[in-house]
Amino acid sequence: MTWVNAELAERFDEIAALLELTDADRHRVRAYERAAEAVRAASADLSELPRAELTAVPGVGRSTADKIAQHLDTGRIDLLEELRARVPEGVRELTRVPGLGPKTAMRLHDELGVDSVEDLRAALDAGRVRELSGLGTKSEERLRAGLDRLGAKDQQRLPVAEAHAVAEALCAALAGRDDVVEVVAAGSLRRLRATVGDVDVLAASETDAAPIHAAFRDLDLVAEVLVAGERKTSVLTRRHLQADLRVVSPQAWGAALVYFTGSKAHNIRIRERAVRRGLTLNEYGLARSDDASLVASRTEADVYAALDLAWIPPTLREDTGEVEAADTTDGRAPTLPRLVEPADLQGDLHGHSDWSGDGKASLPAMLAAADEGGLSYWAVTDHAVGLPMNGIDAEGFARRREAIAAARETTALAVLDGVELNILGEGALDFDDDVLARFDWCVAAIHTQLEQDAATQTERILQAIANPFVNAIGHPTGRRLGQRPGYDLELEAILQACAETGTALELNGSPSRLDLPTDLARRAVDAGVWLTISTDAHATHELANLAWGARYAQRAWVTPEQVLSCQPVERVRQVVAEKRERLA
DNA sequence: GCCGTTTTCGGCCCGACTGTTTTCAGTCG
Repeated sequence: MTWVNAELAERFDEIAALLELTDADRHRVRAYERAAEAVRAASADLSELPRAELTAVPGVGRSTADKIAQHLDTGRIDLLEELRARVPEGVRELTRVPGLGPKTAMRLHDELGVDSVEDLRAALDAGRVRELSGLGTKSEERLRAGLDRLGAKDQQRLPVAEAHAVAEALCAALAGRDDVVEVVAAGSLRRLRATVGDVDVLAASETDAAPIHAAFRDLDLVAEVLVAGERKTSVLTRRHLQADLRVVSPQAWGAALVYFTGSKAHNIRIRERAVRRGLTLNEYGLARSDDASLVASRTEADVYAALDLAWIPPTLREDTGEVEAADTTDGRAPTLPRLVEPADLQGDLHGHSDWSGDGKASLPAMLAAADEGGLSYWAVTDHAVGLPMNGIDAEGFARRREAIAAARETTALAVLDGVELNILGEGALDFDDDVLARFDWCVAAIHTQLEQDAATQTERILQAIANPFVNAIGHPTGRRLGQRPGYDLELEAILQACAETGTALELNGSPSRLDLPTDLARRAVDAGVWLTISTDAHATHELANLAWGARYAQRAWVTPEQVLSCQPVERVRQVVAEKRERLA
């Protein structure tokens, strides 16, 4: 069983997409999109919520509630089945072509019988597309280019750290110019989504924007110019990542930053709020609707304040409750969380040394780097023997224990004698309990047999959680960003077991993982489960992963109180001891 | 289809760019 909210959200997204193709009222389409977002973000399991309370979810009305009930009862939604029957599968496929939207896709189907991407290519080759009214040779070229990009690398989202590197280079190139007073990367990069589809660069200039756009188009990093306007430029970088540039006056900086940071859902939400206050919000400012006089624009905080909102951290801007929490109407106190910051982390509870095969640095080197990074404790969790090639056996860990004792003499850090255990096929671990009992801290993680179904993976993890010496589940979903999705888990059962036993879930800060995903992390802390934010560092420079992990955790509304590695080492030892006492 | 300091109807975020449109529709973000 997968998380029913996610399943319902997919159904509503599909309904919205199909409705758009059938030329339904756009507000009705938008209503289903909002319902999908609302259902996806809901922290309560909708199958357990009393039916009468479904409409209490903002964005879910009577009609949507009925469809949720129908899905839960019968596994199908009549409207969706009806729409699927009306819209050929091939037409939906066409809308994945960049630059080809629902209107044109339907016309291609109705007027030319185009029913698939292959059909479209054939129709283009035969010169039939340009015969349609309103479509000419330029449209033909655009569709051909779209077909070439379909499925190409630039259609995929990049892990945020890779996109960050591209953005840094683009920003640096503009920051050196005399006519640029400010430049940042906004968009999903600033919101720290785990993967990024394009880089949104915002620059401020007192003078003419044209030379800045021209310079942007001419950068060495740019492979192709997609859009070249007076106010907006879009390019494809050599890294196969799209990048957009907007240039505004410093006067408009705050409004533009809000607009360009998004998310789209957040922007729509606050623009609606503006309308209800007789105001209009766009990227140039917040203005009165009647006489267009400017109310706020220079800083983000100005814009939010004029909407009776506290400034909202970018990592929360997903329309999942942040606008309500920021409300200051009538002197109300905002209830935004005090989000975890990198500086809140006191220790790192998952890292490697060259004692195990894939570690790149010695234990003293890792400890020195952790110390320099401002931490007060570090758990060295080298791989155990079950991981072929890499792991250490019990005798090896005994020898390492001597090395740890020696290292403790030379560092101010508290060093935890740790291990990263392998959760084996049936949920067994590498060592018996008498060996495990000698460690200060045990992370258990799945590294093999990633293809099993949700029930099997869940059972393996539950077995590990039930062990009195397992203190955290490492990279819980096993996802590798840009490479493979995580395995399905029955998270409710895992959260319940973690809460009952005092076992933490790791938020792995490696930019290739960022695992737990946001929605799972938010449900974990809501369920009262400890989170650890860890580096999984295999080299000294990877201790910087703590910052990625902490900032990513903000997206799940995580506060320092909910993170075990934000507590002093004494508290960590206490949590370890309590679980042993409870389960031994 | 949802929603309400215009609350059971009549609205619904806003703008840039492109192409073929002589005044705007489609697409995107």
